[in-house]
Amino acid sequence: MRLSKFLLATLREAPSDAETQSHKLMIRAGMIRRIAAGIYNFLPTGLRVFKKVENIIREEMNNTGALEVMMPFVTPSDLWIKSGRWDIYGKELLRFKDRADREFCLGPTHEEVVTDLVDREIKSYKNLPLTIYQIQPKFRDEIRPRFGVMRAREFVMKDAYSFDIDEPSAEISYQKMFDAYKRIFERCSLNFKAVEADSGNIGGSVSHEFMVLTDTGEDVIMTCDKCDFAANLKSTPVVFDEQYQIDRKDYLPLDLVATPSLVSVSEVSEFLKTTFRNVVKTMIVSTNQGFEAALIRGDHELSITKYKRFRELDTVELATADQIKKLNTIKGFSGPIDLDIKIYADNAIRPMINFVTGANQLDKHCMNVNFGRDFNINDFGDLREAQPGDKCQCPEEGVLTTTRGIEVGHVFKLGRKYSDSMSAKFVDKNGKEKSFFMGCYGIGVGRVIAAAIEQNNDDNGIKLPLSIAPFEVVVIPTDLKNNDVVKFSEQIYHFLLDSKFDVAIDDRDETPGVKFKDAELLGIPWHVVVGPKSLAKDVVELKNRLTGASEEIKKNDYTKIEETINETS
RNA sequence: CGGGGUGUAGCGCAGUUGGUAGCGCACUGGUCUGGGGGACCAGGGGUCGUCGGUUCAAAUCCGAUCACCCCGACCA
Repeated sequence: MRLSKFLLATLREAPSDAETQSHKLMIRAGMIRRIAAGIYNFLPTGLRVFKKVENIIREEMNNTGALEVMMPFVTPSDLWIKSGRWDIYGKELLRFKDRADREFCLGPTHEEVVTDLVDREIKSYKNLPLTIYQIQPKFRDEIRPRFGVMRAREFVMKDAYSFDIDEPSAEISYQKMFDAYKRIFERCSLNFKAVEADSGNIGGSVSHEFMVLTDTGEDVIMTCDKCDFAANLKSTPVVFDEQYQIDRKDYLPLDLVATPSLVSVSEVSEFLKTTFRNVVKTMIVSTNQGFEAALIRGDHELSITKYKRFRELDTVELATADQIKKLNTIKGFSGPIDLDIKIYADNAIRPMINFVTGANQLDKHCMNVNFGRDFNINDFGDLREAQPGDKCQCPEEGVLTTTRGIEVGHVFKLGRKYSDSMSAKFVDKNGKEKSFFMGCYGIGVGRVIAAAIEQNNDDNGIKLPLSIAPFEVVVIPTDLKNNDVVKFSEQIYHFLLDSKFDVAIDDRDETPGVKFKDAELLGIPWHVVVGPKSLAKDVVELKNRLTGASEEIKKNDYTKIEETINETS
């Protein structure tokens, strides 16, 4: 590629609203441009990187025997009604009607479509197992898109779906995908970790997230210092020590106290001269089965994810101030006493005695509250988020610590959730109808790019590995008025082209400084610099963007350039 | 959706008693320059987010509206 004919679109300054390094650099390098919130154009430079990542994914998917298809971006409501997700998916699903008033949505994921597809085409166990995938846009109307293509509303995802006769067979399909994911992210030179995760809206039991480890990641990962346990904070189990004793005779009389305008646990505990740990928060949640209350110790946080799973609910969110008011209590002063809804408590509440709660009255709290005496708890469970310092569940009793990560891939063992609800069946060996055992597997293509850049950059810009860089090597003539420089640059350029490198020549009429800056900003791993000074010494310069190393090579020794790149990359 | 903030040239920004809109980078033409975003000369580009109001006069004051960004619940 001749850069004089290319749309480089590099910027010296990033837009002020870009936050993360990857977002700023992708804009500065001319890879992406925003067109609406969470919706982006990919410019030529960005698309080059995109295609490379896409091809790596495609190759590894094909290697597992998965078959590529293309399913529609626009999907009809009836499939979603059939699976039951039309009602539970919420506002994230962008819905609209066609001219005949039929309802559609933009596909946020394709379990429904693919299940329908396979149900129509596959009738016999003889055609199983089968894994189908596509690389295609998705739309999720995110509440808050941010960080450029990291969390976009429209984004391209590789989504694969496996169909097996039973769980043991599905386990093999799952493992194949798991291994393919590792190879994909290794080929993109990402520093990543596979962690146990919650399966969220998609459903299913077992799931792993592939997290790229960076300080700016949106997800928090818990890891153990003694074993190889690693999980998303949201689904890290909290170990509850059953060894506790309460002398129920030590109950103190219930006491109603004034706590004017004191809402937070820290304010209340300080005012009442007690500790965070002696306060119980009453979190009112709105669920698909009505309102419920979750009791959490003052120094802990409620995990909505765990709550949803514990109660086996479809939707759980914190109630609004208005909703709370209708339950005859007040936001900030809610408490379990005389609260007319179901109450569930975190395990940490079990050993508590004479604690502090809200009084369901403005500016009032209750002291010396005790369950059993003052109110009843429907059930106890693991409802709180894990914290750094918590014990791991491993026998070695390791301690959990946090790191941050970006979720680039997610593999789910779905089971028969969709095949049952959509009655997608095949005929087994015994001539009996059975539902498919399914798995689903996603990779965010744009997010892989952003994560790679987030993990590989410096003051001069992006540093990409050869496998996903926009160009593998750029030839930089420093002086277009010097015939020798131009001649040698062209010769090297054509040699590298013939050697099947993805090579660019910066033949723009720009000063050397501009060319160096752009080559570095774009993250091109190899720069061949051809200038009068080096030619006078019969050499050209070969620079490596990743290591910063620079090497002089005899000007006619083209194969040495080829060898160095091939050996070092 | 709740809370906070911003809209002035492609990007980054200035523009406080209301008086016909400016700087740097980028862009166009030219001369020089040619190993780290070079210099000089000459240019082009704005309904000051939008609509309405106050005023002789509004980027500036008032109201509404839209868009975008940041902090909390989602997920590839």
